[in-house]
Amino acid sequence: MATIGDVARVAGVSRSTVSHALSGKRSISTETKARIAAAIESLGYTANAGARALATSRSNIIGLMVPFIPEEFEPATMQYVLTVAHTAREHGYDVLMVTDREGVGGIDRITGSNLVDGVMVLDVRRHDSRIDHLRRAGSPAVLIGVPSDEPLIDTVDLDFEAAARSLIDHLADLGHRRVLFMTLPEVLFAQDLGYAWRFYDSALTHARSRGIALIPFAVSSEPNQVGHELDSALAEHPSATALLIHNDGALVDLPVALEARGISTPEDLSVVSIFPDQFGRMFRVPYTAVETSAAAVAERAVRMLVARIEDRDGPARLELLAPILVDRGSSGPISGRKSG
Amino acid sequence: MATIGDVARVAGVSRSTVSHALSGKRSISTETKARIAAAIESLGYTANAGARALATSRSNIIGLMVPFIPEEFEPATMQYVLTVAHTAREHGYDVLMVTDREGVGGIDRITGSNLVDGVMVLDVRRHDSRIDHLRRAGSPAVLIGVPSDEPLIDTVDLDFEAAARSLIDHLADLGHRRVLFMTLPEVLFAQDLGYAWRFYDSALTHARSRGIALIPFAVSSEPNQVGHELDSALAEHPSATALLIHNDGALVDLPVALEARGISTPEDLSVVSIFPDQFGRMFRVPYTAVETSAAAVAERAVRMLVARIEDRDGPARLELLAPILVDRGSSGPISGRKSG
DNA sequence: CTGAAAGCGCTTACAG
DNA sequence: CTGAAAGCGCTTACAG
Repeated sequence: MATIGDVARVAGVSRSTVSHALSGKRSISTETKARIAAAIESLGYTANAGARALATSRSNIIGLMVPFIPEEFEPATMQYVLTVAHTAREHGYDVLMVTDREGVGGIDRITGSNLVDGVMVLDVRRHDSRIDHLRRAGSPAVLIGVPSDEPLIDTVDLDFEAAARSLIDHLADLGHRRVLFMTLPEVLFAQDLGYAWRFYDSALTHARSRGIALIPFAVSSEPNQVGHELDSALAEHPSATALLIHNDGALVDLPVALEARGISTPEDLSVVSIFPDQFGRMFRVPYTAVETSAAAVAERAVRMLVARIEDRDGPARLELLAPILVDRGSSGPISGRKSG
Repeated sequence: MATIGDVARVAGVSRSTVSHALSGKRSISTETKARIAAAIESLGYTANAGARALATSRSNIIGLMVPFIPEEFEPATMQYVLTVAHTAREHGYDVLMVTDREGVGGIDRITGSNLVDGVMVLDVRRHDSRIDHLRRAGSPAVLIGVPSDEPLIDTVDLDFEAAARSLIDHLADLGHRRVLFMTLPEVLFAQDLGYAWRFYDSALTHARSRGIALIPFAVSSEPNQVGHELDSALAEHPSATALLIHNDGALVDLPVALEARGISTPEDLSVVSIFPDQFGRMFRVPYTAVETSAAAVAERAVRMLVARIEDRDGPARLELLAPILVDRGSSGPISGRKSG
C-alpha cells in the first residue's frame, strides 16, 4: 500500500506538501498540486486511517449503539440505522455499529480507545446507565429518545407527549369519552423505554384532563395476538367508542381482525394510531395517525452530533420534533357500536 | 486520556512490558502483572485504537456493505446486520457499516485506508462490480449471495437453487401440474440480485423437468398489491392447483387475500413458499415453506471472514446452506379449485 | 522475566 | 509557496 512518502517522492515534493494538498490547509501552486494529484492517482494512494487518527485524534467515525430488543419491531430500527449511515457520510463520517449485547462496555470500549469521535444512542431508557458512561467518557454524544433525568446530553426524538395529546384531543373533540388504548408489549415497558412510557403516561394524563376514560391493554409481539386481546377489551368495555393504538406489530393484523369481527371504521369504532411513516409504505394501515419519521429524527441526530464534535462547548440541547397528524378518515363523531 | 506510558510509570515498568501484559505475548511475573492491572484500573486505561492499528496494520474492524434497496423487505436485512455485529464481537471485531449509496467508492475507501481488516458484502448481484474492487484491493472479503462468475471470493448463502427444487419436488410429488409462481418485485430482478434470479431460474428449470407448467407473476412492494395480481393470475389460469411464493412483502397480506376470495388452503389451492424464519415470528404465515435463516448465514459469513483475515491463503470457498422445508399443511394432493 | 529503541504513516507547528 | 523534524501512542524485534 502506498504511503504519503511514496506520493511525495513520485511528485518530487515533501511529505508535508502532500499532506497540505490533501487537507487544503495551505495554498499550493497549481503546478505542484497537479503533480501531487497525478502521483496519488498513479499510486492509488489513500491515507492510512489509523495513522491519521493517531496524528489528529480524530477517527471520523461515529459510534451507533443499537438496541437488541427481540420484542421490538425491526423495520423502524433499520430505517434509523440506514439514515444515520447516509447522513454521517454526507458529513464525512463512517458509522461503527455496536449492539446492546455488550451492555455498557461497548460505550467504554469505543470511547476509551478513541475509536469514535462521538456516540449516538438508540432506544434510550428513562433511566439509562449508558448516559453516565457517556458523560464520564466526556465523548460527544446524542441520545435518540428522552430520558427522565435532567438533560445533560444532546437529545432528539419525536415529541411523543405532544403526539399523545394531539391524538387524545382529536378523539375528545369528536365526542369520545370511553377509549380503548392498545399499548406496546409489556416487555418494552419493562425495558423502561422512554418513548413507550412517555406516550403512555402522557395519553393517560391528558385523557383525564379531557374527561376521557382511557383503558389500556397491552398486545405482545407474537403474531396474531391482536384478535384475542381485542375481544377481551371490547367485551369488558362494550361502551368504548374509539381505539387508540401504539403498537406497530399489532397494527399489521388489526384491519383484518376488525373486519373479521364485523367492526367498521369509523362507523362502529373510531381508530387512531401512531406509527413510523415508512411503515405505511409497507403495509395497509388505513388509520388516522401521527406518523413518526425515523429518517427525520436520525438526520437531526447526526447533525447534532457532528455539531457537538466540532464544538464541544455549550449547553445540552433537547430537540423534539412536532408530531404530524395524518387524517385518513378512520375516526368520526361518537356513535356507538352495533353490538353496544 | 491515559496512555501506555502513564500505565508504565504508575506500575513502575517499561512500556513494552505493559504492552506484553496486554497482549499476553510473553510471560510476565505475577507480581508485575498485578501492578500493571492495578495501574490500568486506576487510570481507566484503554489502548488507543488508531495507534494500535498503525503499529499492527490491523484495525479489528470489519466493513459491512449494506444494500440500499427501497423495494427490499427490511426486517430480514436488519437480522443480517445485527447477527453480523454480534458474531463479529465474539471474534473481537467491530463492524463498520457502509451503505450502497456511495456505490463502489465505499469499498475503495475503507480498504484503501486500511480502516477495515476485511469486508462483507450483502445482497450480491449476479454481476457485481464490487467484486472487482474487492479483488483489486486484495482485502479479505466474504460475499453473502452468489454471483454468476467463477467464485474468486469466499461466498456464503442459503442454497436458493436447492430450495426451489425442493419446493417444486414437493408440489410435483403431490400431483400438481399447473402452478402459479408469485415472484419478487420486478425492480429486484432489474437490480440483478443473485438470490432473486437463482431461485427464479432454478424453479422454472426444475419445474420443466418435473413436468410442471410454472406460471410466474411479480408483485410489487406497495401494500395491498397481492389481491389484484392474484385475481389476474387466477383468472388467466383457472386450472392452476398450487401457488409458489417468493415475496416476503406480499406474504403478509396473502392469508387475508385468499380468505377474502373464499379460497381455502390446501383444499382449493396448495400454497408453498420461502421466507426468513424470523419473519414467521412476526407475522402469521401459515404456509409450508423453506425457512431461510439470516442469522445462520450471517454467522457463517463472519466466521469465514475472520478465518480469511487470519489466513489469507487458500482457495475461495463457496458455502451453501441446505434448505429446510417446514411442512405446515398448506399443501395437499391435487384437487381443483371450487371455481375451476 | 524485563527494557531501550525503532518504526508504523500521518499532521502540524516552526522556519525559511 | 515549500521543507525538515517532532510527535501522536502503540508494538515488536533486539538485547540482556
